[in-house]
Amino acid sequence: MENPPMIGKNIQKFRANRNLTLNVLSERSGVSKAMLSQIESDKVNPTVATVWKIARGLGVDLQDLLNVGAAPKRKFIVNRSESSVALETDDHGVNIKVLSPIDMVDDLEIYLLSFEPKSTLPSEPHYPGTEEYLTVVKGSVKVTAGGNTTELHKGDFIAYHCDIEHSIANVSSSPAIVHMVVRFSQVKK
Amino acid sequence: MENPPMIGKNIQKFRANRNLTLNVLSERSGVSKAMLSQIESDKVNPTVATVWKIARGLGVDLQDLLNVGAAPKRKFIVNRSESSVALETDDHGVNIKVLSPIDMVDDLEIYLLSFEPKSTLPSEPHYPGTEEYLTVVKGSVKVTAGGNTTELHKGDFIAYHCDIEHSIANVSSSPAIVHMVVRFSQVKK
DNA sequence: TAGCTATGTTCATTATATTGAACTATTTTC
DNA sequence: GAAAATAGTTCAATATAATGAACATAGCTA
Repeated sequence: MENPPMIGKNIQKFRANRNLTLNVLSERSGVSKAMLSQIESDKVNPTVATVWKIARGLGVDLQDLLNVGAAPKRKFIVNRSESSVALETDDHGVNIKVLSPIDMVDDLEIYLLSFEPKSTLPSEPHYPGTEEYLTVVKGSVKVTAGGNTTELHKGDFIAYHCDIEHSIANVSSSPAIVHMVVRFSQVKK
Repeated sequence: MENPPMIGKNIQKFRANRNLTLNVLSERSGVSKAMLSQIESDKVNPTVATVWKIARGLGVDLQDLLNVGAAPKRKFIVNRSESSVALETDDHGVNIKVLSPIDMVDDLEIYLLSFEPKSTLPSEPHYPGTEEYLTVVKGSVKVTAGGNTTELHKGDFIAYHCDIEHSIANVSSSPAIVHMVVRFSQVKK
């Protein structure tokens, strides 16, 4: 988004889809009819509180009215197994393969982790609000995050906040593979 | 969210994480230092344009500053393999297992797909902007989305927009397993 | 046609978001 | 220690978001 969002047409579209009149939406939202008209024609820069009221009156989420410049470009990105590079192979015996291209999406990263027997992947706290979603593809691992610890086996899934110290460990004597999705609550620079 | 978002503390947190002063952020964003101070202490109801400028100055997305009540406190969700139910097992020979709890996050869903030999999973177009991220865990599949088609093998990864007709097919004579992440561009109702 | 109702738009006023400058508080430097 | 610099907070002035009422522009009804 290069310019401030022009949410006028967006709001108008939502209102049209619900067959609501300005008067009705005004009553439901608590925003004056005049204001609604001006906002829809992008004559004013509404307050977030006002837009929130409108979203409430429309029964949608605030985000829905603001995501105007959301990327409409279609994607078809293939990352072949043989072409994907190992990000790092640290001395802990853990191989990290980046599945998602760097700038594919700005708040989502997908990895495939290969754990050798008795290997551990410790992690520093990520950005606040960051979450990780793990799926055990092969073997079993022990996940620790903020005092909580559990052991996962093949096919198990776990979601946890990782803005605190956390680690993934393969305590067994056979290799393990884990699919990992990292979700940032905020866009990376 | 029951009340209009109080984005003050949120902005302050982002600024603190970057070690930015009010003056610096003021220069970067074009919003006066006084305004920034008042916004951070929730003394005013800023304009969306103003918040957008701040987001720009912080290098984050507008959504990131507004998702105040969106924080899901859950920190450690485990979904055991034996306890997770199969969402549907259609006659096409495809088993869909939901890995992510329904309301874990509002714009992310994670599945594990099991394809029997010669099975296909066709899909209707999802919401506009929806994307899918596939990782082939076992076997190989053929992915089609909006005219594009490619064949993926074990360890391959693909990202594509799925707000159009798309399908995943196992054309081989051996079973296949695919890890799927669905990302919605807008919050679901 | 005229009248009537319902739509969305503009007008004048009020409320308040936004600003630059002055102010206070805290840290740094000598 | 005081002076200087840098942090964030309030202040008075201005720009503008937000409002209710008047206005316009249709579509109906008879």
